[in-house]
Amino acid sequence: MNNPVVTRFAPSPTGFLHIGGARTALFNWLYAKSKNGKFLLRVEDTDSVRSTKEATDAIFKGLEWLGINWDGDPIFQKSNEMRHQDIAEQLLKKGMAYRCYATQEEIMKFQQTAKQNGTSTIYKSPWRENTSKLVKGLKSVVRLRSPNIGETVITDQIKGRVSWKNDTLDDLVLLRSDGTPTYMLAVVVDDHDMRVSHIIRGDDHLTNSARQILIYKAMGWNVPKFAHLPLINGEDGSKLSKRHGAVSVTEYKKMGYPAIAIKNYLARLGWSHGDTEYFTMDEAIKWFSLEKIGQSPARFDKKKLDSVSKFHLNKASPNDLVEEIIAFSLHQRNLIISEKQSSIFKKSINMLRERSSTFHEIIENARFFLLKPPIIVEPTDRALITQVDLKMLERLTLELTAVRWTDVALEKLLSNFVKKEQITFQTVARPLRLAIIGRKSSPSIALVLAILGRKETLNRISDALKTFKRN
RNA sequence: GCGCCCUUCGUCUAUCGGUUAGGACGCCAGGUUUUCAUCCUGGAAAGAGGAGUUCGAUUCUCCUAGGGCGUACCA
Repeated sequence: MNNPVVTRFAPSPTGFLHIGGARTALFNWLYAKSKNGKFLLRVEDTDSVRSTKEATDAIFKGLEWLGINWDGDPIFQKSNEMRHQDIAEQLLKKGMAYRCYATQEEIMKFQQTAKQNGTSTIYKSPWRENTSKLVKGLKSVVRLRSPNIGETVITDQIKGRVSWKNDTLDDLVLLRSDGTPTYMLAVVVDDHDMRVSHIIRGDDHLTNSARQILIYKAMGWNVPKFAHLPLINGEDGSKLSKRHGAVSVTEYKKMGYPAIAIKNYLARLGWSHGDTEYFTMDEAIKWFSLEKIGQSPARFDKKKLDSVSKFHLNKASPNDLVEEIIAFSLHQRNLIISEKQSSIFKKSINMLRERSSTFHEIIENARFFLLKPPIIVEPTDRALITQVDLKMLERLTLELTAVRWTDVALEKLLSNFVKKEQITFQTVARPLRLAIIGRKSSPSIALVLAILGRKETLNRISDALKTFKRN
């Protein structure tokens, strides 16, 4: 029988949830779900100087928003410190580790000369073979006595076989001179204690994995399976950073992307299921496998994200979508949408969403009924309403007063009006748009009128007539 | 410097030795149209370079080039 699958996401709480971190979390989650396993969360807070509560909260919130839910309570690495130290002691006793009294200056000097000579910069501590008893009064670190013959092999679930000659791997520090455990030790011990079966993390950890395997071996522990994800780069191919635009999940949330769009897009960056571009998380779980993850780094392409987002916006159930938008505008935009507006929203959601990639854009497109009069026309557009137009709008008003107020009837009224006036549709549509929504573009004008209602429409037109006549 | 990883259209990717190298985003052209969009149709666009293995390489191997990661008492 196979061991149960346990994966984990192990962020260090030194900032927001990075988009790359989110993808790592997503793949861990997807894999665990697809194997009916567990997905755990561990906060790597061993660096007490850089770790903050705010960052921890931000990461939790980010994952929650994405719907990447973890099993059990999050584990804080710091609270396992004693356990880590205990393991280091055991290693020391077994002779698999040793105390090194070299100073940082000595090590730096060694590395400098090694670089000059073009040889390996891996520090060979003289204390490795020094069997003399403890040197009292001198600070020491505990280093792993790693093998210097043979090789270390990872059968990576994504990359295949990767190997290192052991003499290219260093005697890594397990315990700092102040006695605190390093990341290298802590991850291994925690992953072992948490019974993590698959370590899925970024490619940047590939060498670390080899070094960490040495610790597993020294302890005689089972080595988990590894899968190293190719990294996400910016649009220019360089490392993804703030200068490429938004890199935190929270920023994407604020911009109004639905969580499913982010997940769909991120999953598609590196992973594929044939030609399928759009999918739900249930489908992704069903189809997911590590073998289908590619080897090469991907670039983050916001245009593609937009199209994925547009797809999901247009697929969502209208009522759910409206609910989400109302929540979004309240929390992210501090804009309260009234009962009345929300019922208009429900009626117009289809025409709004087909031209939008984000909640934010939907709201922008809905501004014609979200805005309170008076309607402001951009100064640069004011010249587009002429005195001739105003006369025409007055004649139109008369007809609008009498018509049955449905989109079909309004459509018909407008086309008859155009014929009667012997003008193009645009001649009437443009000033009418400007008058009632203050902009040159909008969804279909008859629909807009229908949704706005007769009273509101006539009020807005009459306001516009007053304003523009004065000028 | 040393170690390791990566390399198919502009971008994300499919292909598990034999294909006119497929799809999506974007782009271009045309159509629908009521503005902005949407939508529909069509188009341009790729195996980094060089050896080898093979009847046959995008696919397997090696070399080169380019890019990335690591090389901390950070994680």
